[in-house]
Parts: sequence; structure tokens; C-alpha cells
Amino acid sequence: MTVVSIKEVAQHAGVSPGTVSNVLNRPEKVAAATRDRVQASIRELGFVRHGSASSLRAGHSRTIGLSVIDIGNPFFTDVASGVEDVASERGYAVILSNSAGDPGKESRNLLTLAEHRVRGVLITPAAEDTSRLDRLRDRGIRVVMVDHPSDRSDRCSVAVNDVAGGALAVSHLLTGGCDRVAYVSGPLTIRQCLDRKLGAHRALIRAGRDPEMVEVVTPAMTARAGQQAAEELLAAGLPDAIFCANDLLALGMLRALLQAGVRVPDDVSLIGYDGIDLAFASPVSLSTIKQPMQQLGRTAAELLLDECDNPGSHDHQQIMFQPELTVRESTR
Amino acid sequence: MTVVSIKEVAQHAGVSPGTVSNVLNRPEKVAAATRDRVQASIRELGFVRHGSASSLRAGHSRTIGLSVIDIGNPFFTDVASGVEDVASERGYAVILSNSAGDPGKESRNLLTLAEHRVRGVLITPAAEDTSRLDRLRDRGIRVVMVDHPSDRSDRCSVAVNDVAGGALAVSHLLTGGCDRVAYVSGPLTIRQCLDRKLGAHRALIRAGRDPEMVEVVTPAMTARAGQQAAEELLAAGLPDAIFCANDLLALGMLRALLQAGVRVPDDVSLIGYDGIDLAFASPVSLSTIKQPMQQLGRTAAELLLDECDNPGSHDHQQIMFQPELTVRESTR
DNA sequence: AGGCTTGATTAAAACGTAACAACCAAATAT
DNA sequence: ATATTTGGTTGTTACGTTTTAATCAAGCCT
Repeated sequence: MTVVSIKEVAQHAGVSPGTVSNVLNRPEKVAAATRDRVQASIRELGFVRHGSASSLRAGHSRTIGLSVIDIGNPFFTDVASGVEDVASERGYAVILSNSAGDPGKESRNLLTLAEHRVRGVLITPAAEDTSRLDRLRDRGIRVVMVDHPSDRSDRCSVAVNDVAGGALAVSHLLTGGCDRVAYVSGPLTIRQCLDRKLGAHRALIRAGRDPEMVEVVTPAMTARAGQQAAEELLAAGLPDAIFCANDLLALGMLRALLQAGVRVPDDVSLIGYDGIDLAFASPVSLSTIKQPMQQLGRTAAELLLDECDNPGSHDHQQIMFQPELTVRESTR
Repeated sequence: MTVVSIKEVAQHAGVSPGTVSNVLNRPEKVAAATRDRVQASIRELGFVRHGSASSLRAGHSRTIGLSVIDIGNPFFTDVASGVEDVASERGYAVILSNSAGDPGKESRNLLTLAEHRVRGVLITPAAEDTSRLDRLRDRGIRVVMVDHPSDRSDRCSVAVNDVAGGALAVSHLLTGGCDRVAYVSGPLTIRQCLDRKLGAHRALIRAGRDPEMVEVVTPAMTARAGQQAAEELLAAGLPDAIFCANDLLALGMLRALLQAGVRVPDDVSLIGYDGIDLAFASPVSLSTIKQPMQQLGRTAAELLLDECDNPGSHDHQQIMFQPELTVRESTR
């Protein structure tokens, strides 16, 4: 339980505490000989910088917060892994918090992040109202929105064009000769679901079809919910194409359809959204709209850290990636 | 960018800074009237405690570290979600770090955690050598091992009996009438893979069979690796039962088998390990050995926080959960 | 030789909070 | 009436670091 402080290192190396601090933070300012001596002492005593003291004095920490809607969803896992990569490359730590889609829990988590004086927050907001984010910014905590376009130009955001993705999915289904398309959506409070539906609508209109789709709304975007949605669809009479708001829903749907004796894609075409690894490995591999998930996380983290490290020259960007259609076996 | 300190709150409420601190940390010590007044000021000024200052002074932070081997694996995602739950209930933040199985990266991450003076670390170690963990403890950072039994009684650990799990899997296969069992393993540096194999061995011996199994070793425990393993197995001649070291491998295997025209379970029985959600949703639902993943995370976090909050009365526990066989469609 | 620059080092003052001893008034005990 | 306890509040110090201004020595210029 020995805590070695900068002071003891200084004493051991025969210099002042200030010099040790300089070795740590601006090594070029100190003569090579003393620098080596100090570094030797650091190693010998096993000193590690006290982050709390450091950030108290310096006025900022080397931590960022990451607030996601569902850590169990491979989409966010991939995003998180991209964030973690960039952060650890640049010596930042990531505090993870999971809102579980609950704006109340999200707010409480943001308070915890504020207490930790994180340098900034990457957030996929659980609700459309962004006033909480403004309050964070008033406290000097930068905010980058992830998988959600910013409505304002004074904030960075990284998103993927969900309207385009929805259109891509449905026009692929139509091209394959499908006629009646059903949309399996997650909760309607989730922007992504609404945008993808809007895109689907547009594609239908563009093709001169009736824009009305059968729609099933699930309470969660999980495989289990997808299976339940399948039952609803089977009871109501199957369409000849199904567009699921994400891959997990689609995988659950696929399972239930096959089990009910429905052939995919012969009887019904099925397309998912995200491009998670498992969508490829499913026994009938899943056509999907692929999003650059890791890239999303990496870019968001880079924007945030750039804003933190160069507050002067930084200009806010609203980045919008384009999703890509990946055709596999589940669509004709 | 206004930073409200305890001092300004004190001034606003007409009390001393010390009283504000008391309201924050031992509200029972301060008269109801002043307490209310201070709390009103806190709300009005939008004060939030400066975590760095607090932990500098108090000597300990309200953060724990979580170091996992692969954040992309649903197993660890579930564990993480259990940890996050408990931590956020008790006001702790979780710093996530991903070793990606690389002991070097793990060490670097642990250094970052040490700098942040986390209260403790939950870790699924990437290597058997635990001296790094001892060094952490010398620094006053408690360590709880997750999904890895502790070799020593002075440390908490939470694990699942992998030997029993391996035996469970293989004896189920044998009960179903299988004869030649193959084992698809992850990297042999991973203890879990070795233990599950050992269990498989034991089950074979107990049943009076030849304990030698065909074994395929994959470089990673992913669905993709499972598909590749299937090709190897198909080329070498199929056994009549396959035990995969985790569900992701099994799902990839399942996909490749079905695609090659192999019927599951008629031609070959297949069993996985973990019990991830998707194993249920796969078109031929996967028999598996279910582990209490969230529970693992919750328990580990509870042990750690108990050790932190009651250092006197805490006694170290090595908890070992028992895995459960879940029979579904992929085995006969 | 005296004044100047340069480069390296140090002393001291913060940063915002927690904890402890000291203090004070009011209530109780003697 | 005085002494003692009690409940509530405050002043002060310390936590480990960063930073700024100040100091010092050595080299250079005229």
C-alpha cells in the first residue's frame, strides 16, 4: 500500500518536484542527464502519476465518457471497441455507461460523468431532447453525438444515413421482384427506426408502389423480439418481403420463419440492418445494410479528442457515413 | 464553462465550506434546516462535486476498472452489463479496457487504471502469470478475478466450473448415442479452452471410451473461425458429434455444416458453450452449456465493492458457479 | 571586466475537497 | 448558579500534482 509521490521521486533523484513534473510532461525542457536520472528513479520506485491530483491541478482529466443505449447490442459493442482503440492509443480512459434506452438513467449516468470531470462525452442519446447535452457543455464537457446527426452546427456528430439505408434495403427487395413489403421496427422512440422507415417509404414511392407497409413494432431490438414479431406476421398473413430494423431482429425472424416451414428467400425475402458478424454466419446468411460500426466509434473519438486538444483550431463537423447494401442469401 | 465550487455554494447558502461538505458526505451530521438550505443552493447553482478533488483528498476514488479479453464477445458484454448495473447502483463508474487477449496491452491498460487510482479492478486475465495483479494490490488496488478461479486465498474470484461444463457437454453427446466426438477449441493459451477439454476427456473416460478426440484449434473464438474449423473437419472426415468451446464457434460451425449439406443433428450433433441469446435464435437452435454471465459480472462487482467499503470485515471468497446443460435442437 | 542572453532548475502558490480539532451556544445535570 | 454535555458549525490543514515567476550558473558579446 506504499504510495510513491512525485516528491519522493524528486528526493531519490536529487532534484526538485517541479523537475520531476517536467520530465513527465515536457521532457524536452529538461537536460538529458537529469532526465535519465529521474526516469531511473521513477522506474526504481515504481512511481505512477496520481491522475486525480493531476487533473485537479491541470483543470482537465484524461478520461472520456461513452453513453450507449444498449451495451448488449453488437452494434454498440463494435462502436465501443472503436472508441476504446482510439482512446487507449492517446492515453485516455473510457468510462462506459449504459442508458438502456431510459432517459432517466441516462441523466443519472451523465451526472456521474460530470462528477468525474470527463474531458468529453460520446453519446447516442436516449431521447430527442438535447438540453441535457447543452448543460454538459456549459460545464466545459464537450459532447459528440454518435449515430445521431446533430441538429446544430456547434456540435460534432457522427452518424450513418438511415434514410438512405432504409431506401437501399427496400429498393433491393423490390428489384428482387418482391411486391408486398413488411417493416419490422424497434420502438418508435428510436430515431433510427423512424428514419429507416422513412427511407423505405421513399423507395416505395420512387418505384411507383403503394407506400403503405405492414408494420410490426417491437418493444426491443433483440433476436427474441424478432421471433415474436414473426408470429404476429405469420398470424396476419405473410408478405413476400420483410425489412427488419436491425440484424438481431432479422435473425430472430429468420429462425421463426424457417421453423414454421417458410422458405427464405423462396417464399419470403428477408433483409436486416447493421452488418454484425453473426449475420454472415447464420445458416441462411443474411442480406443486410452494412454500417461502418467500428469506424463510427473511431471517428467520434477522434473528433472529440481533437476538440479537446486543439480547442482553438477545431471546427465542428457533422459527419454522415453512407451505409452499403450487402447481398447474401436471404433475399432473391 | 462556469465551474461552481463548494466554496461558492457555501457563500450562497451562508454557511462554511465544511458544512457543505458535510451535507454531501454525512447529511445526518447537519441540522435539517441548514441542510435544506444548502441543498437548495446546490440545485440553484448547478453544483456538482469535483470527483478528482474529492478522491485526492479522500484517498480513494469512486471508479472501478474492468479489463476483459474481448469486448466483441457477447459473453463479456453480458458480464460487463452485470458489472455496470451494480456499479451504477452504488454510484461507481466503470472504466472499460479491452486487452484483446494481448498481455502487453493488458499491462498498459492496467497502468492507465493505476494512474486513475481506481478503487479496484475486475479482470479476466489474458495470461496465467498473475504477478501484475500482485503489483496492483501493492498499490492498494483491490483485484477480483472474473471467469478465472484464483490460485490464492487472499483474493476474490468468480468463475464457472469449466471442467464440469466440458464433461456435461460430452456426456450429453454420448447419451445421445454419439460415438466419435471432436473438440473445436479456441487458442490453447486460454485456460477456459483447456479446462473444457479436460472435462470432455473425463467424461469420455468415465463412459469407458477412448479419451482421444479429434481436435481443431482456432486462432480466435469467433463465428468466422468456427466456419473455418468446419472446413478442416469436413476435409478430414466428419465425426458424429462436435463440441465447440463457445457458442460463436458453434454458430459458425453450424452455418458451414448446413451449407455443406450436413444435417444437424441427424448427421452430426453439435453443442456450444456460454448460452448467448443468439444461440437460441439460430435456425437450428443450439444446445449449449449455459453460464450465468450477467450474474458473474454482478457477483464480481459486489465482491469488489464489498471489499472496498468494508475492508475490515471482508473475507475473500473464491466463488465457483456451476454451468447448466441446455438441450435444444442441435443435438440428438 | 561588466552586462546580456540562454538554458536549466527551483520555490511557492494554487486546484477543490474531506477530515479533524476547535469552537460556540443552548440545554441539561449537579 | 455553575459545570458539563450535546448538537451544530467553522477554520485550518493536507492530498499530489502543475505552473509561473524567480533564481542561478555558464557562456557570449562588446
